[in-house]
Amino acid sequence: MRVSSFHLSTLKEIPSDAEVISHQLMLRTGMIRKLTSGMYSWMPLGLRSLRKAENIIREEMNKSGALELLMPSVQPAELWQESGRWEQYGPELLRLHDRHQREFCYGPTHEEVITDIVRHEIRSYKQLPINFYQIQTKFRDEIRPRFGIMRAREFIMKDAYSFHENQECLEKTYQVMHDTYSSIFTRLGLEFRAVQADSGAIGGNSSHEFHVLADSGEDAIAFSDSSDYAANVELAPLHFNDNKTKQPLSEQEKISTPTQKTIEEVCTALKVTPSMCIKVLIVKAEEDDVIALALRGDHELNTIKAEKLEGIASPLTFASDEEIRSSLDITPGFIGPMNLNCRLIVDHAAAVLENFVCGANETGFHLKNANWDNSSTLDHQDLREIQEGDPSPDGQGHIQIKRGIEVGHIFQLGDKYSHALNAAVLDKNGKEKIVTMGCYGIGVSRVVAAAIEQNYDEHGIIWPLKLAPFQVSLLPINMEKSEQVKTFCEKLYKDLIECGIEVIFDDRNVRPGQMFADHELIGIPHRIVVSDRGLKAGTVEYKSRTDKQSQDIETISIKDLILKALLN
RNA sequence: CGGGGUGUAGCGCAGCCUGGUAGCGCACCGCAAUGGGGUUGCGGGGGUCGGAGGUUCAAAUCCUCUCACCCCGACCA
Repeated sequence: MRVSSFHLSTLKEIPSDAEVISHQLMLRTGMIRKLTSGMYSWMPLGLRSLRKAENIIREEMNKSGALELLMPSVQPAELWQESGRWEQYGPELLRLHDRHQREFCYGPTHEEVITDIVRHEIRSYKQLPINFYQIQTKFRDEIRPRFGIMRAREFIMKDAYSFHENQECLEKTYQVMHDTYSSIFTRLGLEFRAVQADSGAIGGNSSHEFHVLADSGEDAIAFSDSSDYAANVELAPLHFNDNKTKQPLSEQEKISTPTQKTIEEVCTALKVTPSMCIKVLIVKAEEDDVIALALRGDHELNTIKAEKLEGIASPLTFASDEEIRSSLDITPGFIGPMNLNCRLIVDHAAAVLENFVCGANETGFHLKNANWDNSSTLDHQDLREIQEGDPSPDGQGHIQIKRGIEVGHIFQLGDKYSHALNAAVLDKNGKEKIVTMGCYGIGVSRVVAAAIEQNYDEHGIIWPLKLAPFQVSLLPINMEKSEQVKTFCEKLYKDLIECGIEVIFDDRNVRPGQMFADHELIGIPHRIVVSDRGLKAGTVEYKSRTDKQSQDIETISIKDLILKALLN
């Protein structure tokens, strides 16, 4: 490709509404352009990378035995009513009408449609297992689209759905998809981890998310430092551990703390650490009531864990100051776990604390050296979020926390959809049997953004080789003036193309500095610079841009150049 | 949805408080010089100032309504 005819359109300045690095770089390189909130056009440069991601995913899916098909993006409401999701899905589902006022939605996912296909197509257990997939545009009307392509409303997804006679068969395919996803992200050149994920209300035995590791990731992942345990912090459990300090219990004191309301203020005033304090959070109960949650001062409540506990309103809602006053007759800031006039749930770690500091349930006072009256009768649960340094839930090693971008999610669905839509086959005995399903998604457009989040420097993108829009930049110095440079470049350009190398030839009449800056910004992994100076010596210049360390410029002979290009 | 913010040329912004008929940088077009890290000089083109209504002799600027976009949203006990 010649730059003169490629519409290379780079920006020197960062568009003001781009917060994250991938969004900034995708706009500055001209990979994408925004149409409206959460919706982007893929420009020719960006589309090249997007297609590369798609093709690798497609190849690996095909290798796994999955079959590609393509379903409509617009779906009739009837199917969604049948599965019950027309009511459940909420405003994230974009609903539309046709000219006859018939209801439709723009597909955010395709369980209903694929299950409808399968219930018509698949009649016998002999046709199972089968795994269908597609690569297609989805629309989810996110409350707050942000971060450009990372959390867009319209995006490209690879979604696969497998069908099985039984759970055992599902588990086999699930493992195949787990392996396939690992191959895909490895081939894409991304640093990733498969982590245990919330299997949620849908049920099923297992669910894994695939995360690309990047500091800007929206999810936090807990890793063990000495086993392969990895889980989203949202669900990493903490087990009860009765490791009391066995210190002698001290005499409880009531201390005046007229202005100290926060843990930080109380700690400063009483000269204690947050880990010696207990804080009490008041949340709404399912009934018209409140529930108190007690945690150590240095621990954070995990809302997902709390929501799952019986009696607590879902979604988790904190009581307002007024509600706390009216139901408990206590001023927020001085709440403690002792003698509370409501149900109390204590986190495991708080339940084993001794001689702790907490609110006195009396305005202006805290207790020091407080102790549970009878710790064995406490209702203690796993309430808190796992932290760096905590013991790993699998019992091996300690937890480290890294940030990740969720690019894939695999799921054992069970029979939720096949049951609702009555997708059944005849088994060996001629008996009708509801099929069991798995589903497997990859955010294709998000993969491209995540690759940038993981691979960039101050000059721009550093593409993994397999995602780069072009492999080689061919940059002539002063080609307008030098017939020799021009002739050489034109020939080299043709030769590289003949070798099957994707080369972008900067034939614009611009100064070298601008060429270097542009090609670094768009992240081309190999750069060849051709000048009179070098040609005189029979050499050209080569520089790679394949990792974050700055690479030395090499002077290489023209023969070696072609070899070098071919090797990559 | 609640809170905050911003809409002025393709992009980044100034002008608004104190009304007087729109400006800067990048990008774009032309000419020239330059020719190994977004070079320089000269000359250009492009904006009904998000929209509607109002106040006024006069509105980007003041008032009302509206639309769009962006940011934040238990972390306190």
